[in-house]
Amino acid sequence: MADVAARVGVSRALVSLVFRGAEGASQETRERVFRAAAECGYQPDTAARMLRRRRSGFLGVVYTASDPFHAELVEAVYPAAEQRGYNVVLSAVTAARDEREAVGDLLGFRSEALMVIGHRALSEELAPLVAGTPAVTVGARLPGTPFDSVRTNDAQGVRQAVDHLVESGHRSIAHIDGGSMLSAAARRRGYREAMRRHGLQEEITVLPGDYSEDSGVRAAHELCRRDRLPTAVVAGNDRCAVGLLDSLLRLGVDVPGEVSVVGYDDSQLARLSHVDLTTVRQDAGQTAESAIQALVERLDGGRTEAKDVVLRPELIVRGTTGPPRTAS
Amino acid sequence: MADVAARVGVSRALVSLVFRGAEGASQETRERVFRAAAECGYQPDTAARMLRRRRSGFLGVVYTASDPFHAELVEAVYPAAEQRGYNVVLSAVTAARDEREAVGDLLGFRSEALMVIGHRALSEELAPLVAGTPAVTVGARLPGTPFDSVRTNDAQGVRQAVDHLVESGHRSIAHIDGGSMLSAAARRRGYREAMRRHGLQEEITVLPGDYSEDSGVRAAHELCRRDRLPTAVVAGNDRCAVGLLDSLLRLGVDVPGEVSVVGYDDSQLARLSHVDLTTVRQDAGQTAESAIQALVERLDGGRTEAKDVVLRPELIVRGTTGPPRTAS
DNA sequence: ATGAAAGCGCTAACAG
DNA sequence: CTGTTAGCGCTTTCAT
Repeated sequence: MADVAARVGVSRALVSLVFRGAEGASQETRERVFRAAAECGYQPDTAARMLRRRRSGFLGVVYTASDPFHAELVEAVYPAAEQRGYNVVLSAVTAARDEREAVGDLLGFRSEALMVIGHRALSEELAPLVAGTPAVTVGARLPGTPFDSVRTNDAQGVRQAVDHLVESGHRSIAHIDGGSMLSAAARRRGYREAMRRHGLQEEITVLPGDYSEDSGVRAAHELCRRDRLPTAVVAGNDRCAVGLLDSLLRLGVDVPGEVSVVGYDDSQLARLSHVDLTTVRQDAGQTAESAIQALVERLDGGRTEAKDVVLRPELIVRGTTGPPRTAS
Repeated sequence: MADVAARVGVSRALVSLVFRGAEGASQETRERVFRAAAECGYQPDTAARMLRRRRSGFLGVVYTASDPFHAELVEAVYPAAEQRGYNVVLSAVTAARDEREAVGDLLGFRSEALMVIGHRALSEELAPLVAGTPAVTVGARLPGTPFDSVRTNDAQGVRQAVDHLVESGHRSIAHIDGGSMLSAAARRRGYREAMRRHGLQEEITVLPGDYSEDSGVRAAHELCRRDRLPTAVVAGNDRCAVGLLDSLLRLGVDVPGEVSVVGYDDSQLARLSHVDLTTVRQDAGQTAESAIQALVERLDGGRTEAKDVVLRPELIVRGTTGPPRTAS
């Protein structure tokens, strides 16, 4: 920086001023400064800047590298933060790097607030570490902590799926659940409630699953062994639905002619043209937006009470659902 | 930090010393310092530390958030860097954030070297920006730049696939290419060369594609319209292979009985239990390791000439390949 | 519109 | 083993 200042023949303070776009420099000086900076490859030092400013302007984001939905959130988080005058610092949780390390890094960077995506998010063990830093968990709420949370109403999502099927004329609707997986309970509950609300409690059928393709495959075989197939199946997630679809196809069951199938997540999988799966989407853009919003409200708006944002999922109707062959 | 020092009743220098694990503090002091730090939630300020040390210890990684293979690399990059005494800083390229911004951030953090994953990696336009910082591009080489590169030999990968099929007794082997997509040319070339080497130039059949499932679907229909099906197909990538598989299934063609199918990438898709696709893997772990290694060689080893690492892909044989029904 | 000087939180070199 | 001191690159008053 001293270098740039010398080149232009001004003080370092002026160069600083130009670089952060503050007032107090003539148009001409500005240009000369930028030109000189380009020439000697100068770029402001973020560390020095934040040290002096006593603010980092960073929003730390903890996410799981291998999770595609987390990637979608990361994608959406940048514009949301920039729009509010903050910068994003990423910290990945990997097989070899736990949440504690990821959060530690972010805190070392003096992130002003933390957005933690993922289900073991900010376990109690971590809470004291974060003390004093606003944080929001995405995907789950952590009762007993002072953190904000943003999540999607899974029960409602499944309800929408069931409603859609019932409206198409289905009555015999089964559910493959996610066992003890995160949010599987909520989805199962949504299914049960929706069936009851339509007076179909007699038709409730929950098959065991675990969100894997294999569980979809197993469910397909289980269903085919029975006297009669249900006319529709709501799978616990897309992966399970895809396994189910593939097996039905191999077993000669027409979809959606004989059986309609609904997934959950609207993952890449569901969008594949040959899969074309009807599914339930949690809006990554909206989720990221709400999470960043919550942090900024604490940072700039002075909010102190915890906040729990519950988002509405959206049913995406594609090609795997239709009226039952023998509409009642 | 002053706070911690006061609590323990020592100087700030001593606290610093304890925190970076340097010699010169008694075991007892160490413990007291750590305890006091935990009590008042102290954690060293990374920015201040690197400012003073005049080294950041950061290796900057630019990757595309939405690309699953990039995610695998990110996953592998952490241990590779830590093992060599460096820390990783991530910077994502997204729909709303280009490579220039991503690299700029990393440079602002004073990353000591850059690893850029992705195909438009470090375009000439970016090169001057990076001047002076060691950099490695992953997935492609940029001739005319001083950067190192790490990539996989795609032609060799396809060659392995063809060899495997020929060894199983196939002679009529078609290829669905990736059109103008990255590395499609190399894969196509590998196919042609391998066929020729086996004296099968008469059997060379290249169907147009573009790495999408749709192109696999189209290829399936195209093949079925012909007089006779090939006994094997090497798809340009896994997505294309999956589209192909699904269509063949719907058209009543048995895989691998009538037609064997090979993909490319060993993506999640290929590993799905019901897909179980024979494919070619580029080893993310090895790639990340080589890239980090290249950077550290420049940083600590004083290497200055550019280096181009070409990795060997690996054929993963799964369930979609087998001997042709009428082995010759 | 521009410059001088102080200091952010930390570490390194040296003195005790 | 422990304390003192200076200063990293930047921003921010406060003068000019």
